[in-house]
Amino acid sequence: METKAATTLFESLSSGWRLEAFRLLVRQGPEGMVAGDIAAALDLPPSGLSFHLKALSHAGLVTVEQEGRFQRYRANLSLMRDLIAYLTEECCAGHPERCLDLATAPPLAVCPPPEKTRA
Amino acid sequence: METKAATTLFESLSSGWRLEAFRLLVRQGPEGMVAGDIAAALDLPPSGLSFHLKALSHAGLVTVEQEGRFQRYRANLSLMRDLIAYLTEECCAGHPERCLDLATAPPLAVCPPPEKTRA
DNA sequence: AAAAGATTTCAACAAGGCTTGAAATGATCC
DNA sequence: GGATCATTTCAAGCCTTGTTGAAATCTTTT
Repeated sequence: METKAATTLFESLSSGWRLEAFRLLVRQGPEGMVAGDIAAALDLPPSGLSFHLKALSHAGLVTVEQEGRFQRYRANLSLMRDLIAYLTEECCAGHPERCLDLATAPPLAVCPPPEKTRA
Repeated sequence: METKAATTLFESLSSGWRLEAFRLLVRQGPEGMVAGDIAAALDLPPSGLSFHLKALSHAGLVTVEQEGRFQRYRANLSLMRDLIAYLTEECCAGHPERCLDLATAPPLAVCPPPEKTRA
């Protein structure tokens, strides 16, 4: 991922409405959610929601699919994974030992704790 | 990390100058860099750099330490780790199987493959 | 084809961010 | 103390973003 793409993603997530909408879609999983329901859940006027969803979809963080007269939105988890990868790389560039600190930290401790690299 | 804090961090990283400055500081490691050198490296007028560094330090992504008549800036990697943790959690909320995809992806594959997901 | 529903687009305005250069601050050196 | 250097602050102007409500678009229903 290039720097430009990263800033676009960060910009997308820098709005409270957009971050909330994305989190909501992540929680909904593959089922996604139609625009009206998102607007209701967020208590945001439809035109306002549309504005923010457009930004998210332009950045690629959400996908849209027409479903009858509804628009179904889904979170694009693979792009989010790419973003996490980018951040992880930026965090330890030239300093591998920092990566290890990262790997042993709680949030990423989905794998058993290494025996040696205790910080 | 709360949503509000996350949006502040995303906003900090949504500017090309700020993301570049942060990446530069990450690459510099614990040594950090003084303001003048950052400005020179980024080819950005001093007052402009100061504006962006202020945003980064306000968000907590960088720290400042006075050193003689210089200001030495350093990247705050632990906050970045927290941000990565936040994103990772948001990505798999209610969908643990997505977390595993995440954990086995290249950037996070610093630890041996899990046999059973520990909480 | 008309009506009703879901969503987007548009225009207008308010508000905040970015850039630039000059002035101010704070620290060192002589 | 005065000069010099590094950096920040300030103000002005510009540009972009966010909000709102009304109108437009597109789809289904009857």
